[in-house]
Amino acid sequence: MTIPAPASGNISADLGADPLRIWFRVIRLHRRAVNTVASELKALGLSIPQFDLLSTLTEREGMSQQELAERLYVTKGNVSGLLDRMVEADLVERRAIPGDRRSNALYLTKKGRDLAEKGIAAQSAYVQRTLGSLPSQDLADLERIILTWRERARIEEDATLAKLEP
Amino acid sequence: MTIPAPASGNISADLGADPLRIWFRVIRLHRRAVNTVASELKALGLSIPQFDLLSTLTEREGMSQQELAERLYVTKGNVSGLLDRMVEADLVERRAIPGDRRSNALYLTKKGRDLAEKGIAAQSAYVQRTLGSLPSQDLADLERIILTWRERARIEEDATLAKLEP
DNA sequence: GGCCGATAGTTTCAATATAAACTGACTGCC
DNA sequence: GGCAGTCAGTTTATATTGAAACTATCGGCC
Repeated sequence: MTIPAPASGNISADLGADPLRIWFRVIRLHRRAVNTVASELKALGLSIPQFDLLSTLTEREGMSQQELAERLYVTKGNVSGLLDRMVEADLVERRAIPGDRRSNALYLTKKGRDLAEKGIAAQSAYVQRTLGSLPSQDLADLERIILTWRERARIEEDATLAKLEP
Repeated sequence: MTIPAPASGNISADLGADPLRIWFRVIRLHRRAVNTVASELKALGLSIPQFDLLSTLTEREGMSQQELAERLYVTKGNVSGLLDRMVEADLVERRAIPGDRRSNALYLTKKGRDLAEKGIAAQSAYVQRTLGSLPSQDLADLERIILTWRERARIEEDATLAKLEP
């Protein structure tokens, strides 16, 4: 083990684990990684929102705009406008549903599917070159810590929503 | 030590450390945390970009719009419009610099400083309640892994930029 | 003194985003 | 059958963002 043990009885502040500093590190790393992936996607002619939409549809075509909005964590108005541009660019199709004239079933065009696959490959390759080069023990630790963190974040999210939207 | 040792000789795929799965977990956790903080800031009347601008100015007032743009990783045109609205809302002041009529020195108003402090306190409290509740050993491990990850991300960023902007 | 390149900021255009109002269609219930 | 409430999607208004063109100013150099 190469992890230095912090002094258990510390006189000054514990410099080894300031949560706020780590939070900022995560924020900056996220921004760095997203920007790098975005510039690769841009070379394919895709923006991040467009890629997110395409890759979500790749998992299961035929979903409604409402469901897509929920999966992407954006508003349905946002999806409506985003889809307008992507239909115009011949990446996605809005198909009518026989039983329900309110909703659309969304399908990828061939062009959309091809671009989605290239984008997914680019993203996977980037992640493999960066996160994938870490020791497997670190990856296992990271995932475990992230999952613990997520639990706390879920609790706080519920508490915040309950307080702000009573 | 509570870290379970993974089997060293595995027959099937190593399900314990798929980098792409961990990457998606980080993306979703980041979105979750940012959204929660954003909803608390919104209760103060601040958006995320506005809060970022205010908290950056809190660290050192008097900087130029150009420097602010670099610190926030946004374009100077972006800062220009964002500042227009925040000056209008009486959160920030553009002051002339005696020696240079090109640039402005940016200062917080009292209202801006008060709001910034409340926002910073809200963010710190959120991070303490979530990330701060993890065992200190996990925090130390997390920071070490993040720093390693960052190194790989930096290398890839440089390579990507060199390839796309020759 | 005056020109050239660099610098600071603004403006413009298009994309992305939320929130909220609105339209049309479906569903349950009486 | 018909109305109330819900649901899917669009529209509108505003904010945020990048990219690129534009304006004004500064600095150095001849």
